[in-house]
Amino acid sequence: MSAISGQPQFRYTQPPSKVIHLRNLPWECTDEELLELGKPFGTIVKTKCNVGANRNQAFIEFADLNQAIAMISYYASSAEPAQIRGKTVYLQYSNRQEIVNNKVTADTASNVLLVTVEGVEAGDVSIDVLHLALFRNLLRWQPLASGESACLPETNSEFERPKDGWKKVEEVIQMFLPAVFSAFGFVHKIATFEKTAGFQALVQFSDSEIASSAKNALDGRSIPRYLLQEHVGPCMLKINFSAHTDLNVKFQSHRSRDYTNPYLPVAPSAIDIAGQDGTKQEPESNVLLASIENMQYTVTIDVLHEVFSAFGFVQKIAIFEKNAGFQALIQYSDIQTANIAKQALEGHCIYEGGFCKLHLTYSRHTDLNVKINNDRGRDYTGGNIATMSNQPSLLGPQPVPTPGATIHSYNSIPYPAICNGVSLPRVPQAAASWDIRSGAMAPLPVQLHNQSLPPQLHNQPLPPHLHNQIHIQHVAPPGVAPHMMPLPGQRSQQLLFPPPQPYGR
DNA sequence: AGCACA
Repeated sequence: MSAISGQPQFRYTQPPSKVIHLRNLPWECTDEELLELGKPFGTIVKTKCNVGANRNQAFIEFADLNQAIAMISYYASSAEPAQIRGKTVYLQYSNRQEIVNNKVTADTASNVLLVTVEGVEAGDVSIDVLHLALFRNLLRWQPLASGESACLPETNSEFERPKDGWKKVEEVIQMFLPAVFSAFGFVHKIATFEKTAGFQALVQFSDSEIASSAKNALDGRSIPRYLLQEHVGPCMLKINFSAHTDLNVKFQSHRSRDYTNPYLPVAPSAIDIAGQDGTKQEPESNVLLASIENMQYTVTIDVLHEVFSAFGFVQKIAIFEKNAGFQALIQYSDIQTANIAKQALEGHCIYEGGFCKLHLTYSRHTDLNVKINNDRGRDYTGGNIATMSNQPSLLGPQPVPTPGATIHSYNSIPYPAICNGVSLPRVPQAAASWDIRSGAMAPLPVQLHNQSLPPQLHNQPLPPHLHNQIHIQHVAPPGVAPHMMPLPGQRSQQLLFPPPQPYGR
């Protein structure tokens, strides 16, 4: 294309410009730091930081060309290189004559988010650890400590990742992102790619409101330290709005997904993501058989529904007694979703304190026959079964809206009367109440305030945490169990699940 | 470490 010009992409010299291009900047470099660096040489009319996919480039525009020349000349002959936060910054004249303010990088809401998963080193984080970390603790993020964001990494440029390592982590992220983001609404498409700064992904929602909710809730969050090995650095999500409105996904693969198009060809690399330990003996199924150990407390269909909905739309649930033991069948639309749920939940307790420990195997069933909705069986497809089965969610656990049916998977009150009686707003409010920055909780929906507990609930030996849970249950967005979503200072209340066990200890 | 989102 530009071959005619014969110019190399980067020339050794640039003709002077009022605009200086800076690279190798520290992560999240600020305009103030750019100003600080440039102002000894003249009047700065504009700066632009966090430029480029890695956000480690910037521009400084001087009022006068001579000022830019002064800066370049100074550092060309200086013994001390230009530095920001101790990091050497490389300067040259920009190939542009002015900084244009394309509002794109600002905060123009878009339905597509650019997500950077920062600090993931494949060599440090085994696929298993990362996989478990992400799924068992899907949304158990820790908030940014104040001042933490400013000088995060140094890690940007430091490491080279082995190619196969990349791929493995990539798979995890690929599985992880839809699960996280589908908590906020239907994820239409995802495309991932790798950059020196880490993994990046474009996540497409139906509209910018949903995208904004997801951005507000997840931007700046880190994967908790205790899930990572000692030496692994911070692993953080940075989220910006993309200028894209519609991603062009040509096939389902380990790096791209289109959840809106079930007929898209599937790349072989995307199919076998399960059974990575090679120990699977039982044939996989979209239906999971759950048995519960140490069942001190009643486990209702609603509790199961809520727990299993975190990983995708639950079509049907049936519970029964077998050999004096409690068992349940949980049906997803596809094997992959069942897979994810199985790996994430196996061995976990529904209630803190080791109560109601889940054991999961694949059922031989593929479609449960639920004739009537009662406390033994539930069909959540709302007579929409044909539509559902035509849209396999692939890897993306997707909450599927079911018009007419009142399904609130984020309502954790383990009693059907409440689930049926309350109509909570769907995405925006739930997500807004999860804003870690403000630390503020959205008010309870009015209906919930007025809802009294059913008498049965008081008669049951509820674990104390479950009582707490009742008060904070509204913070959960649909599709994600509230135990996975701590609010600041509320760690002790994120229940239903035990605190995650540290790895390797 | 290389010009504004792959």
